Amino acid sequence: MRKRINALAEQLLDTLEQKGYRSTEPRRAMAQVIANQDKHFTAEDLRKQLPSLGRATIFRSLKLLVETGMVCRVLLEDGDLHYQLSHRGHHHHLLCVECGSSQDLLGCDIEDLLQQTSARHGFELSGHWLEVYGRCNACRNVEQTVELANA
Amino acid sequence: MRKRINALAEQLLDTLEQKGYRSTEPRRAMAQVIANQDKHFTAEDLRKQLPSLGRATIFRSLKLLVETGMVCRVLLEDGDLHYQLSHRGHHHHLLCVECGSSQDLLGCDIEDLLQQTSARHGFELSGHWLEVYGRCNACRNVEQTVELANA
DNA sequence: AATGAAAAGATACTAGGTATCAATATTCGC
DNA sequence: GCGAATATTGATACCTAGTATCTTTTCATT
Repeated sequence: MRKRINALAEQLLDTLEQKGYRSTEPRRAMAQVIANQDKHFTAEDLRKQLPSLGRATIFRSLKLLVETGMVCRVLLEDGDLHYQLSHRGHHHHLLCVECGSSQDLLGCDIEDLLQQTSARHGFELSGHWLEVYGRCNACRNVEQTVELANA
Repeated sequence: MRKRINALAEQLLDTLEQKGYRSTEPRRAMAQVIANQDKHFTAEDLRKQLPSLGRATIFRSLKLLVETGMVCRVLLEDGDLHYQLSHRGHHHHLLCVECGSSQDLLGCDIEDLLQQTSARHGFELSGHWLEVYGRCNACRNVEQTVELANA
């Protein structure tokens, strides 16, 4: 019996099927768990939430999801690579170092800027990797509230 | 007997000493090898060139050099982390995907741009990681020469 | 239901890095 | 220059993240 899963999970599976990959029971379970993550995660995080799945299966399906663009890798400040749900297409993240949440960076003309700067160095740009670290609005507000409470 | 090493290696060791770390024979050997690398490298690369040093020693000294800012980590396009000589201070690299060379990215106002964009998202920026990939001048010229030769 | 391909799971393996600890170098005070 | 105190080393075991291999299971098709 096919478990009921949410719309986002359904979307992950649909995309896999569009690329010719089967929507199996383990993949449905994984899609559901990934759809429920509210921040970046590791393969190990998924494994704890899916103890019945084999380790290799998790890595394999994760890889598929990255290849099909549904999940992306994010670089943490310390150099660790984690995964997170992707909102498709090339984009950058604002990673909150406090709560681990991430927002997509919109309205950033970095590509143009890099293009120009690279050209000045005689460099033919083909790609780039950018992560931005800081504190999100919510975490800043929490701190402010605490400060007020202590005042 | 203290081996003679070049000026750049000497500088690495001096910096370590300024931070209170000893300039030992293994570290002198490592500094010399690192000073001779012309592109990014891995701990394993160093180990091949320094077979007499213990593995842990290489990792430990590499870590020290990163902490003191003499060596930095660079993120390759595939997510691998390598090391390279650092030219001190925060800066970004133009990494040539063909020959592995890297240039420092100068005259790039990305900090300001990120600051502004983050602020629009209610995000308090504290840091970022940027790597730029492409082909350096030399590699582009080689290709052009080959094309002309074949024409 | 039979079959062939895809996927799963177990397992062993690899790479990159850290922890532990006894043995060795190095520095410092004399 | 000598010895004690301390930093560093190397060996080893360990850890995490990921891949390779191979047999069994599941899936979709007929």
